[in-house]
Amino acid sequence: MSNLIRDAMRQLDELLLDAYRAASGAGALPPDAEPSGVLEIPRDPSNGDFAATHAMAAARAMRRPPREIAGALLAHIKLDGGYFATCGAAGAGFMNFTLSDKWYSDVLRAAEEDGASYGRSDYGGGKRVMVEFVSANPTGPMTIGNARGGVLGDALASVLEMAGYDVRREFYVNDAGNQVELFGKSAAARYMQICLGEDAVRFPENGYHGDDIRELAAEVYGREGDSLAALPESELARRFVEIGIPRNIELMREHLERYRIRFDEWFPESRLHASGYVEDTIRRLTESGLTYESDGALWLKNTALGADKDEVLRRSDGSYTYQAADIAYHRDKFAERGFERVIDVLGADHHGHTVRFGAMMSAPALRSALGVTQGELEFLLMQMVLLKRDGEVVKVSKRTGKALTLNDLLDEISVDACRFFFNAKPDTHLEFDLDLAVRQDSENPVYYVQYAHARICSLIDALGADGHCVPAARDIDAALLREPSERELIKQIALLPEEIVQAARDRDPSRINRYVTELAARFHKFYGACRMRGEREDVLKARLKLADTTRRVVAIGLGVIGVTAPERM
RNA sequence: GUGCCCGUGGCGCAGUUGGAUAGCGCGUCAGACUCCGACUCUGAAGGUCGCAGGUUCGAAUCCUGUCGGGCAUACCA
Repeated sequence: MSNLIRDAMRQLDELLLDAYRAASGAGALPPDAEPSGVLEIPRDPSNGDFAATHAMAAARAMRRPPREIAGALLAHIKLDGGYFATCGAAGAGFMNFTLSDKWYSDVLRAAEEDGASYGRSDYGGGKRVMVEFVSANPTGPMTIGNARGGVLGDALASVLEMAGYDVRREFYVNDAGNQVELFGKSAAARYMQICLGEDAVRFPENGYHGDDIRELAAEVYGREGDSLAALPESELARRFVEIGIPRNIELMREHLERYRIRFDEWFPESRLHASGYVEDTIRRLTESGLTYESDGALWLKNTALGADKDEVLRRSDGSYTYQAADIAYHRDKFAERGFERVIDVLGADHHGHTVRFGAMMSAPALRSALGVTQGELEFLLMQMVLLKRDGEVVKVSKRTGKALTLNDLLDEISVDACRFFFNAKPDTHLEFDLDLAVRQDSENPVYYVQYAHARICSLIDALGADGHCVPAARDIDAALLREPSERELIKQIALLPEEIVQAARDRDPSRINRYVTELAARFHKFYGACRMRGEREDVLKARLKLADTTRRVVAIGLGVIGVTAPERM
């Protein structure tokens, strides 16, 4: 549970405060003007390991030039024995600090002590969070878009767990409603086409054209012949729903398992309908005066709740809309199951919905009508995946049946590459170049990171054969690790807990991709610059410890995003 | 029309509670293996951060306007 970056910053804050007190006590700076500022890690290492902006920020209040303030503070700062070795004023008034041997040593010790839980923290304070993601319609196979949502949701959940949240992963199964009906009708039509001929049966408008529907119909025909053809159309469609939907759900489960995603809960929409929970929810809204009837339908007074337009809850034919079920579903998340935070991962094409729905779910009137007393809803929107084939963008559509499915994709490229590749920043379009991705030996950056891990493993084996074991952190002298490449590597190792916290805070698990890539890069650089075999025993030991620590941190980082860390490649 | 998201070297992207000379990968060019894995490393070229104003010690980052692209605006989910 250690975080040496934060520890160093905390210490630096105190040092600066003490320095100010000493300086103002000595009359070098005005009293009652305690400076505050930002502590940051400078981009350029020649500006030190940490920089403070306090002097610039205090310039106005103190009516002194920033450099003079910095000089006064630094003249009174006491660094001895702590995490900082040197300090100096630079630029417009920055105060720059370099880290001490003790800090570097403590990083390696902390990583060792924390073991497999290095990187974890209690930032989230055990708050109960649900991440709902994928939630693909069970009307067909999952698409590339689901592949992206799956990775993002799963990695986000992992990041939140590492950051100390109590996390549940949930898949909302839309096994009710119009799309499911359309699925049944589509399959029924395919079946009848087999019985009576393609041209004799009209295919439903907006029906599902996918091959999986034809296969389902053919399979049923193979088993039952045309014995079902006499059934009324609606009954036949219902039969296909009963057969096809559970099967599709099972397939999704299998494919997601293959993708290394497991949900704590598969929550069926149909349960909300069957238990009367939707009905009860809508009744509460009506009793609270939040609805009205028009044209035979029941409408939610959505505009009164902060949205841009009203919405239908119950259609004129008596059936409930998706909105109605979704309100009930989220009422269940907050009021019945007590989640303090719910994050829905959705495609950006749902953003119109999220704006309205988010406004509704935070509206006091609606919350009190539903008995929701706590909990906040947020959305993680991800932009579309653009498939590129032969340099051309191909649009994905479940309707036309021309989508490349998640499972197809996994037949062609490794789960590791897939997960790494899709874990990109959610708010930009992702270009997925199929021609590149289908190559097993592609230049995907995941190999770069995994290679670092494998390389360290064989390095440790090789040195082990020479009788060198990885030493304990207390048995090495970290002061021997003073090459720039060594220090840059240790600093990157120290950054993991902070990266996890930031990824959790920003709901951006793609930070971890960048983190492990940078970690691997720094290792490769270290590896090129520093040798072990043939070096002095104590130097060899220190470097071996550094390499082994790197290995473990690479594995932890890759683990967070669901990518394996192979010992050999 | 209205709302949301995105415009950063040839391509793909980091960098947003405002910080120092705007970074990285791919590609291009030039180098490095009798060596703990060359699936690696080193160096170079390449930018008025879409454009125009504004805010201030300081702006890729904040504000306003504008242009370009995407998405959404169903008794679909």
